[in-house]
Amino acid sequence: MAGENCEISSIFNNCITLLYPPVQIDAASVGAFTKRDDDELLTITIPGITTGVTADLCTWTQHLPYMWTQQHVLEWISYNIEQNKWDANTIDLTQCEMDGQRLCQLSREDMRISFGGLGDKLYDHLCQLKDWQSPPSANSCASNEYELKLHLPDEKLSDWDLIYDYIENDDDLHSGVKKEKDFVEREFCGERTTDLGYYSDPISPASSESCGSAGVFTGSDLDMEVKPSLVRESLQNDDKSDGASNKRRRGRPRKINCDGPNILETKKNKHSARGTHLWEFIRDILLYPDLNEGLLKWEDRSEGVFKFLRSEAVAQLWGQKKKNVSMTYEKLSRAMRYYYKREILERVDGRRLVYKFGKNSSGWRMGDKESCGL
DNA sequence: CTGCTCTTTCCTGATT
DNA sequence: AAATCAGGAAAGAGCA
Repeated sequence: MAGENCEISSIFNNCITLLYPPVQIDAASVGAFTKRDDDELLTITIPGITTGVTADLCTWTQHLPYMWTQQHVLEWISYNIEQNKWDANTIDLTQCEMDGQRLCQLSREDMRISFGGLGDKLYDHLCQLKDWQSPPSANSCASNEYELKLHLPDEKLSDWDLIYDYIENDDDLHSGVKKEKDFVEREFCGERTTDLGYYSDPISPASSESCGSAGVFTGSDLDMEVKPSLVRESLQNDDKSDGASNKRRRGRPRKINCDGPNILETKKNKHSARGTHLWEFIRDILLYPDLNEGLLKWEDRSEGVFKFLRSEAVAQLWGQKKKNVSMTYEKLSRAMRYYYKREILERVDGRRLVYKFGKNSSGWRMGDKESCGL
């Protein structure tokens, strides 16, 4: 029973992670939860929370600042910290605990007091956002209920009844949420031990909006449908239009320069030396089962054998990290195959979507110094 | 600026 | 038939 609940807890709490600050939910406070048989979406409605946006798909880029939740505000501040290369340790996180309405009431001076030197930049950016963003759609802020939408990996679809029982009856839910809250606080308060930037990075608006691309991602948007093919199509059309040849040249095409009067355009991020390699990215997903969301699984942990469960979703997440909406599993797998030569990965013959860490990889073994498996 | 590494993109052909 | 694998080729991007 404990194992069963543990598994459900792990699934359920994935969605709680999306909230910051995490809300305390117990069975009594869950107003309604609905199951839709036609897909794997569980919607939990929690009454009494003032803002009415869905937790999974919305990011601050999709709403006017007035409409932001606390999570949006935090993501926006994180984004500005990153873009301005600001030392996050100088920011008092308690000052970030406000929704968009409150944020918009702050004067420049208030911002300076709350955020120090970053305050001016935050204030300027906020002013620009207020002027530039188009109003959100009418239904995006319709109620005073907070909706959590939880996507389940395919193989968990049969667990609906268990989830119902768990939410309704299990006293451990509260402690499960507490555990998740601790985790979120650890992640957001700078105590993280491993770079998991691809989970918390708010997507650069420059990479999505200014290029007219297909979607806005957040770390929680793994299931969001995106259409990279549209982007690729348009890029290819551009290629064709200026050249004599109809056939695309081999090799990687030059990156389109997204010039234009876009206030969200930002400087290119400098890659940190560590944590940005594909194999480390894959490893870290495997090491954090709470964040894995059914993307990958260990086939044989001791041997370092793992399998892609949702190959395209992993590719999208990798693309999100690299600010590349056209990433596909096909391209990702090519990069993976290059690791064979360097013995970072070993071939696993005859098994699709299965890879094995090689002797030049590290950090995935139990007890490895770099491994911080939960 | 150069050279290197690590991808990224495209491609052809094979295998599942 | 479609998805995946395999690996060559070429080029982008970041870094020392």
